[in-house]
Amino acid sequence: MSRRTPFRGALLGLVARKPMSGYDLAKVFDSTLANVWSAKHSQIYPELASMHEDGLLEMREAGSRRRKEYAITDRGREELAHWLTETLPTAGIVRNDALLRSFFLGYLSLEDAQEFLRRERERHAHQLEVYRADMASGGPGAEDGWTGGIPLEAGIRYERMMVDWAEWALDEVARLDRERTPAGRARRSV
Amino acid sequence: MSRRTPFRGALLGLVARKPMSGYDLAKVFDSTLANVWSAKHSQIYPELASMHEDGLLEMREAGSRRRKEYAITDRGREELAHWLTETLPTAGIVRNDALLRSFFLGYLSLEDAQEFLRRERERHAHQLEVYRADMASGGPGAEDGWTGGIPLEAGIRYERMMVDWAEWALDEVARLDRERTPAGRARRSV
DNA sequence: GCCTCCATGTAATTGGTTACATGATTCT
DNA sequence: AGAATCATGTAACCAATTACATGGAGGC
Repeated sequence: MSRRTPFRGALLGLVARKPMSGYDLAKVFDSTLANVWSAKHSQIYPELASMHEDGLLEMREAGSRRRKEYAITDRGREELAHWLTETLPTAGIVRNDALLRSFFLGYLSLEDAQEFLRRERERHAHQLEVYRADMASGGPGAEDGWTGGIPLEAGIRYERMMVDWAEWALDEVARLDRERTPAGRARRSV
Repeated sequence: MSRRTPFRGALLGLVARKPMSGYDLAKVFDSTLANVWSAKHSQIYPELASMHEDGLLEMREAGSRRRKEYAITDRGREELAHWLTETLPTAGIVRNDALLRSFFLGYLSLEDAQEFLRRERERHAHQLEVYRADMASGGPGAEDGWTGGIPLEAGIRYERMMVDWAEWALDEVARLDRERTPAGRARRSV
């Protein structure tokens, strides 16, 4: 019985679309999948070898430059379907540094809190533009089982939501500050 | 020079509010912070000891049951302010199993894809209710620098957004399916 | 007396990143 | 000739989870 991880699921899903090398896969993890599931080549190469051993992938040496292309096998397809339909997604966002910090904005001066939130707003606004550009430039087609437009839409909605949240939070910290010091301003962080 | 990690930031921010034991902190990481930054007691206890050594926390044995309470020191407050104002948040969502799977919905039958999305919708709708209940029951006050209402609002907006996205995606997979098979139905997963 | 909750720790293992190491091909 | 890119791999390290281990206090 082979391991069943989201990482393996991602590799299976990607090579199911078309045969790819570890190098190709590394680029996908670093671009398209970057905000969903990231992986470095140093993790990818050994995993491909182990999945090949497990009979989930077949391998052929391609081109020059000792490139190795992996394609999915029937066992691999079964495994992919099993992962998608028979297992529940593992827990979601468990590490969000920016949101963690937002618990502690009250330790900052109003100015520092606002600076933090403005930076967040800009960061998300920028990422929103990146996603919108992806979508505009044809966007990900739905060939070969690849429904990349569906998570991309989630990305767009997420960034838009965070921009709105940051706007709201800017009002909120100002409101909290007025409540805290009815007289007015001027205190330092922490 | 001591390590500067979000985990340490979280511990500092929490004990800055009020002195807490490792046990108390573990509960906070497991409830309030669960969807933002999680940590187990086995990670917390050694880190508290190391932060105590670094002079960021002071410790007193409290109550019976060999309970140890940690409070923030001035050095600790400096460190907290530094983390919040001088460092940029580390990269956001990099592991989202559910969204990863949504890249591969095209490998499933329409029925299986819809089942997946309906489950996602329910999962997020449920979490939305949990957050709304938190908010309704007084919600997190803003005492002692604790601005828990601000990330809670993000949580509510996030879950609402994901519910809407799942609804949209249900339409989208149906649309893609119609395009793919103008005639009609009936194909198996993968 | 037994169960549950409070409370703290260490050890083993896993998943993942960073750093190290090498070589081929193409472009300028 | 040299730089950039393609291409693959291993080793060392770190963060975090799971499992192991123990003990006290209070309620039933």
